[in-house]
Amino acid sequence: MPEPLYRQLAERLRARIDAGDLRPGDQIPSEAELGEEFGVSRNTVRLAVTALANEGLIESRAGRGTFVRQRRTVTVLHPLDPSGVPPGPKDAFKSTLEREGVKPTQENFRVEFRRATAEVAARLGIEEGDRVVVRRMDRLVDGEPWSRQESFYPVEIAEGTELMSPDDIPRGTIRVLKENGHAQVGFRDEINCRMPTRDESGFLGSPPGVPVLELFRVAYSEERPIRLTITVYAGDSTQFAYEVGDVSARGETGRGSRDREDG
Amino acid sequence: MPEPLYRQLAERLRARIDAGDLRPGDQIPSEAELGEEFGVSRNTVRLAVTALANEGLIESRAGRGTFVRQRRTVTVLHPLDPSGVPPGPKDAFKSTLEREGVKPTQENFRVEFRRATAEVAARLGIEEGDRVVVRRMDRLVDGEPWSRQESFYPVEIAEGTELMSPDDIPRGTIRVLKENGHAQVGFRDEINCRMPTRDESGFLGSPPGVPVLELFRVAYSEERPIRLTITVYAGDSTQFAYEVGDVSARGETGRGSRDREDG
DNA sequence: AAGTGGTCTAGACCACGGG
DNA sequence: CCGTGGTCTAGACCACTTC
Repeated sequence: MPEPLYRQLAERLRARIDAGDLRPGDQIPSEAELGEEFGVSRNTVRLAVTALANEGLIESRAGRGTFVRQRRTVTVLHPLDPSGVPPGPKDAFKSTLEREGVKPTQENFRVEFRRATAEVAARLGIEEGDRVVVRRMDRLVDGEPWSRQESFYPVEIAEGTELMSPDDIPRGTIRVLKENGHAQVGFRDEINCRMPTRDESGFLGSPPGVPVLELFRVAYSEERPIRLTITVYAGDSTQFAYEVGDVSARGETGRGSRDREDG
Repeated sequence: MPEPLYRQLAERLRARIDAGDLRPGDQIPSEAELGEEFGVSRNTVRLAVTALANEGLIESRAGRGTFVRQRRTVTVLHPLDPSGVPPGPKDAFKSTLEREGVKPTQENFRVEFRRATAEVAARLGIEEGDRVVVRRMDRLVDGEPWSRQESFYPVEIAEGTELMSPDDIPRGTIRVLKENGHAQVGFRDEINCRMPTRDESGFLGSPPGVPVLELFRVAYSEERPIRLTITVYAGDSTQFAYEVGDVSARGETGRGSRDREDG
């Protein structure tokens, strides 16, 4: 048997988008129109549209229509400095992203107490159920939701410090830890990829079919784990990078030259 | 309005799985049975089942039934040695995974010439359309498909070397490069996350809703980029890790103690 | 032969968004 | 108000797997 109708339709739509016939931000024909144009039922059209939405290629907005998604990829180059202290006066988030030429902002700071889940406890070297301090915030680039971060601290480390204030700490939390006798000497990153929860999908503004990149970073002092940071990024607009050793042969920055055409 | 029916159904099914009522490998009730049990049409059941399949929680096999997926996560700890030469006599893939306690195998080795795409050319510092040598293979852990790798070499580097042979090179390709005067002194990793193509989804044996983790690694000698390796991993059974600086406070290996219960 | 999921139709009603 | 996508029904035929 040949390809099913809904996949043929999906491929035709994909071709129109790839060819630039439909451009990012454009509205695609309504489901009724597509059904008529291809001589299939609306349900079949929906199978095709859903498939493309699940790849993050298009996005439906109830009551309005279906549009070609525009995605810009931001590369996060994770510096390999074991101390984690950023070079300038700003925190790592701002210094990393400003180098990428985008405008980073943070909002919705919150600080709360929680019980450590097994996942958190294992990484912080504490017992499941122990109390932990959680700092969380949302991060935007150029005004659009981009990632959501939660940092877990053992109570003894965070209590009584600036870390308890539900506000931005412009110089960065790593400096605060250091000032309080918990200098970071190393860290371990774990990177996962999964489908978003409904919460995440809502916040990130990505259609439910777009995966998320999840970064677990455990920071260590010489004595103990001092922090676990879990950050969830929109998968289709984020890329991580690590540079090891001598990469001077890489030449120009490269990645920045994607399609900046402004002045 | 309350939650739509298909989402209620999806949540009930998810609850059964989370509770251990339905265990990995188990077959879930057929679509007809679920429709009768919940008093909804088969199409509505399919919406629920599709949603869970898109999260990688269950998997449908035509003609047979729908089953709870079993997933095991393999952690790839990327060593930060700039030379890339693995410690033992084996290549990096085998030495990394054997440390994880699983059995790595490789198959379907192929070597071919191709024209560099823009993506490849930019990373190798060559011109789009230049000829490149591509070595590719499939990788399995414990006999199950796990990742597919393609390595791109500028022709001048690969031609006339052992790299042209479509076979495993047990001591690792990095050693071969070094023997031919292209010692690696650094590398850059770029990590993406996206939905699989149909090919990939087929090979990896993951339902089409499970994302893939994609690793671009560019290796550099002192003079130039010598290789680009693109590896695509099943997203729901792979995790990357990087350890920087002193992480001795991490204590025991941790990650290995998941649920090994053999003796 | 019987049961499964895969595909497809032709309807229906709804909430939402914009003129 | 009307067009949009979101949800839902009640059928149908098919290919494939298992017995």
